[in-house]
Amino acid sequence: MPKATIDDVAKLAGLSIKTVSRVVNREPNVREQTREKVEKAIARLNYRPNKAAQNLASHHSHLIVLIYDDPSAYEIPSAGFIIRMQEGALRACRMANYELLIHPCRYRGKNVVAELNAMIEQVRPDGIVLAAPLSNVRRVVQTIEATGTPLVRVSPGKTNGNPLYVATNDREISSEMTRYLASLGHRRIAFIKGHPGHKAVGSRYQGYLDGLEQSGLEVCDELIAKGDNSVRSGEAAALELLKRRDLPTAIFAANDDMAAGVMRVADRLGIKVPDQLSVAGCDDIALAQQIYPTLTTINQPLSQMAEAAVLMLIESQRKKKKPDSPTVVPGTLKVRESTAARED
Amino acid sequence: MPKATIDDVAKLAGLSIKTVSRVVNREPNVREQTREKVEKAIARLNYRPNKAAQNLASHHSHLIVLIYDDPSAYEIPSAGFIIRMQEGALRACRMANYELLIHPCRYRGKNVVAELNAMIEQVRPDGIVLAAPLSNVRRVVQTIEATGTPLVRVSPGKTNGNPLYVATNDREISSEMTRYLASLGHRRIAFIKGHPGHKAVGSRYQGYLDGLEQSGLEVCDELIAKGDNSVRSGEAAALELLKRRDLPTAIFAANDDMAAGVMRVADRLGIKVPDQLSVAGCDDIALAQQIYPTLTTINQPLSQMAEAAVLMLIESQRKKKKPDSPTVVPGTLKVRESTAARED
DNA sequence: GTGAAAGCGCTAACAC
DNA sequence: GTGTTAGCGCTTTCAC
Repeated sequence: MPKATIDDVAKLAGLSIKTVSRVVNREPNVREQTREKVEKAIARLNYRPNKAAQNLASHHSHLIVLIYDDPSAYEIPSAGFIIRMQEGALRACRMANYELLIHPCRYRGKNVVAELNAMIEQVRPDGIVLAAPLSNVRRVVQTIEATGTPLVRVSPGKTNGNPLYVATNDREISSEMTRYLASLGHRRIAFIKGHPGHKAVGSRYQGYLDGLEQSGLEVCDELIAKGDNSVRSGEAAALELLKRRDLPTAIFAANDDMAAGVMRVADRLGIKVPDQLSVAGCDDIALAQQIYPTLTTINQPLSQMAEAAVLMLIESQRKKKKPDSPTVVPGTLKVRESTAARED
Repeated sequence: MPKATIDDVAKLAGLSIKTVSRVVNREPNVREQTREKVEKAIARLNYRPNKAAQNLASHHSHLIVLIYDDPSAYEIPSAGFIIRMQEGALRACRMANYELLIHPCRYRGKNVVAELNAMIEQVRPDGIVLAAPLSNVRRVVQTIEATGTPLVRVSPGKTNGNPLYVATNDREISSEMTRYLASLGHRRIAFIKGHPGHKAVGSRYQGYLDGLEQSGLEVCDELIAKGDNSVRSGEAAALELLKRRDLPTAIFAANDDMAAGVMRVADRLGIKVPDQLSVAGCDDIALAQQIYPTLTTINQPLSQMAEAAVLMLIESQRKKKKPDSPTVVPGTLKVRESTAARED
């Protein structure tokens, strides 16, 4: 059967195509009775509006593009992050009857700009969601903005006053984790900083400091180690921290990979987690539930952030106005097995 | 600046829009000289064809949909699989100037059929790539086929004589792994079968049997254990195998998760891998490179399979004929640290 | 080799 | 509330 068109529906319903269009697009000014007639005809013909025609006529593509850093084949941890963002973005798209296009992008490399421009001009998406860390890459942000395509950034470092972004409460939730550790009786709570270039990770350190203060604990330089977000650097940092005469009883790492490194080292040194040492991470990557003991960590609401970003885009298009305030999706503590009350 | 249209280009080049269209679509019957004129105009105006208009007029959406099993939030191992498939599909799409839409799909659940139909009729993709295990779900396959959309299945179990699929050489490569282990001097090579419902896993067992035979080794029922693809089942199987009076010196598991389970048990029992026991897996998931010692395994060419699938779709559309033979993308042995020559 | 005209199936702007 | 009329920017068909 050849696909039914809007004309077929109009004819069958004995109405004009405009009225059918109104019903299809849920526009106002249609009598209930008329609407029903149209809907019956639509059902009978199994009619679906032709997207290409809609797009052409309406100057909207009903497409949202999700752009993220291209994980070159084997970059392991990113897979989970990406899938979760996609999941959220897809959820929002489905609700609003948009489609999601994914566009991994290698931002190192000379022709990012040309490639992005080509994609945008071909696809003409109604909006773009730019995930961290790309949301912090100037060249990428500017290229997209230059096309005039509505852009929402996820977890941008500096906001430049632009409210079109969604973020999480890294600092606050990290302070909460610190307070949680303190509430377990820990007094010597160490922190492993992450890669200095990574902004969220800086906020986490701030949160750690806040948390100490709020718990009435003093900052102790000896308890602060530097990492670079890798498992290996977590191991190195742990080795250093666990050599102190006055051992920490809890270690809070700025990400899960480093926390995993800590657990590995503790195991090698015969230090029992969580009995002798509590370990906490951040991100809630898949590994957090796979290792033993399972890792207490902070859930990054990636899926909800992506969802919120897409919704911002779609909402602002509907209302034809830009959102005037950023969205903050709070993270949550995931208390698992790697943390326990301090032993005496 | 308002976007340039094909008319603008035609006007600037002093030619008809049809000629411009010919150049844009690389059609024949254009004088070299004319082509150059057009290309110059295109460059000057920075013209890009409007996809929506192209789609509407040509009845092609230039969209490929990749459908896979929806990994509900935290289903860990699938993330890597999905990302790799996406990667391959995207590569092919980019080359051919198509866009990729992703569509995770929960095939359990009453309204899969309706949902799939809605998506297909709305989007009207030019082709669909259906990834395993969905490529084996009758209801899903039939629903898609009923819409008339060209479909290529990835790793389908039974082929039903339909050549529109791409697969890998599970059986052959598994026999290669077995021969490799034999070549290291192993004589007692155990095998852990995977989930019985999973077809690839059955082929792997066949390959194991082939490999034994080709190496002049006898099949020994005592050396064959059953798992269900989970880490836990790998542990159980290993425990059983390693209790035999006559220990195996190598264990080949039908997937990496089970192999990881074997390594965990070996560690607990104080059996050194690979010195006292060689362990091999299958799939080359991220974990294979994260555990210690790193796991010898078989790389599943997911990315290349997805790429091949998309190319089949696009090719057959161009030539307006269905491909008449399936594509087989061979897997490859990844020899890492978990296997070594048998100790005496 | 090149071009003119007729749509593709819808939405927008406005009339009624 | 509902209908009419123009396009949207291309591809297709067919004439030249």
